[in-house]
Amino acid sequence: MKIPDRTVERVILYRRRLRTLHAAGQVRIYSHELAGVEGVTPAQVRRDLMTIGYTGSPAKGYEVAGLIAKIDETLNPHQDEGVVLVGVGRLGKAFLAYFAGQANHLPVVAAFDVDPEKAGRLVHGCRCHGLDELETVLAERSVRVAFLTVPGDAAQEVADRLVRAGIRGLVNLAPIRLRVPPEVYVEYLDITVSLEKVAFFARRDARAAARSS
Amino acid sequence: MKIPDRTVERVILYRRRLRTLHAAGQVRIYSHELAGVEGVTPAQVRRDLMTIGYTGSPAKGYEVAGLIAKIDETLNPHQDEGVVLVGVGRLGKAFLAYFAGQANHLPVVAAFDVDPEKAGRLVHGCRCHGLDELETVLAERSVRVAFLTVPGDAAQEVADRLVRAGIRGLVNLAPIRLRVPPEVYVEYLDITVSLEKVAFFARRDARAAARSS
DNA sequence: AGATGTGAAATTCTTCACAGCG
DNA sequence: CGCTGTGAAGAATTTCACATCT
Repeated sequence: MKIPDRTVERVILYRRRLRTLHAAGQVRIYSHELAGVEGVTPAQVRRDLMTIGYTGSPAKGYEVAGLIAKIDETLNPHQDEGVVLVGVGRLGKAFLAYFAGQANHLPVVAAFDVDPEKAGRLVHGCRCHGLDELETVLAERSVRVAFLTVPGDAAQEVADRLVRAGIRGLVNLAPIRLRVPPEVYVEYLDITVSLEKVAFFARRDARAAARSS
Repeated sequence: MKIPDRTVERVILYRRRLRTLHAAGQVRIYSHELAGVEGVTPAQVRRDLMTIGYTGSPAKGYEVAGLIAKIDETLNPHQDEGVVLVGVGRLGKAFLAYFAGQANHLPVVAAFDVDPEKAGRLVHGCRCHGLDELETVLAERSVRVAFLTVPGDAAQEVADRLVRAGIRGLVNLAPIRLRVPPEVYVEYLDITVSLEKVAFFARRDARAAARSS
């Protein structure tokens, strides 16, 4: 059962929306409603839900709670999975603050920074370690995903260490492409690339189509 | 002459790499070299360069300087284009600091925040205004692109104002999909979505394939 | 009537493979 | 040769359109 990249992205968006609707008491939803708020087509929603194997009914649409549960079990079969963040600079701190503000099911369980000054401190509720403790801490907790917010010239080196320490997925904020083994998945959030891309499309055609990331 | 989204992303990456190489004195480059460092195939590189209309020579490859110039004229025909940032919270400040550190050809010419306390201040070299001045400042300078780093519950409202004030492209960091007219291009940098996506792909197949954003 | 589920078409994007040139 | 440029094939993704159900 293989789920394409794009579908995973959209399904995550659906879930976020569904949680809000569920909290607001909505019980059922039609594909065109979900499509409307998320900026995709109803056919796309139906195809996506078909891909993850969820079935609604023509009369009633999809059950909000059931769909959330289905997405959860499809996307997050593991419980209590944690992530780490490496690079407690301005950007890293901003993200720690952001994550601290929401009860995520992917909590940041530890942060690391080269600056030994930061070791031992709590940054927005997250324990900060020196980079030298990286392997030790990762060996204790089984963490598969890391958030990389170090400067560009340190990113490759840190990524290598993370991969050696067993990390299998990276969210890379540094403005470089990482060389990693094929079994490691990397998601690039490249701010300047995004900015330049938007600057390009802001003139000319300008389609409403919009990708998540 | 229409350039697909994905191609634009990659071409921006090529340019960044080419600038480094150019600064290091490299004069020519083959598709497979460029492909290697950016994690794409040589055929992809050639196709992309064909798309933007740049031609190399089988014997010598591509001229680094000439290719940079071609990309510049393709992607940034306008000179002195500036962007604004809205939302000078932790995340906004982090980005302002990041942008201040590099001589970009897309300088952040102004920042805005609801907090009137911040108005008038310089944040990492960028003038900060109250949100109420948004229309005035945008009317003075012709800015087409905005960086949106406000909390999710304010994002739609701010986006509406930005669009009304003439903004045609948005980089949205808030965790919601924006409703904008079709002529406005939005790029979403959704951190939690990225994280959850990586967490999903970190197990199972785990292809090396990696997208920029 | 108005939804879903889904083959099949359409579209978009990537890779192949090879002619041709220096 | 080894590389570029590119038609054509191949893959992946999205959309259409309609049978079907209530």
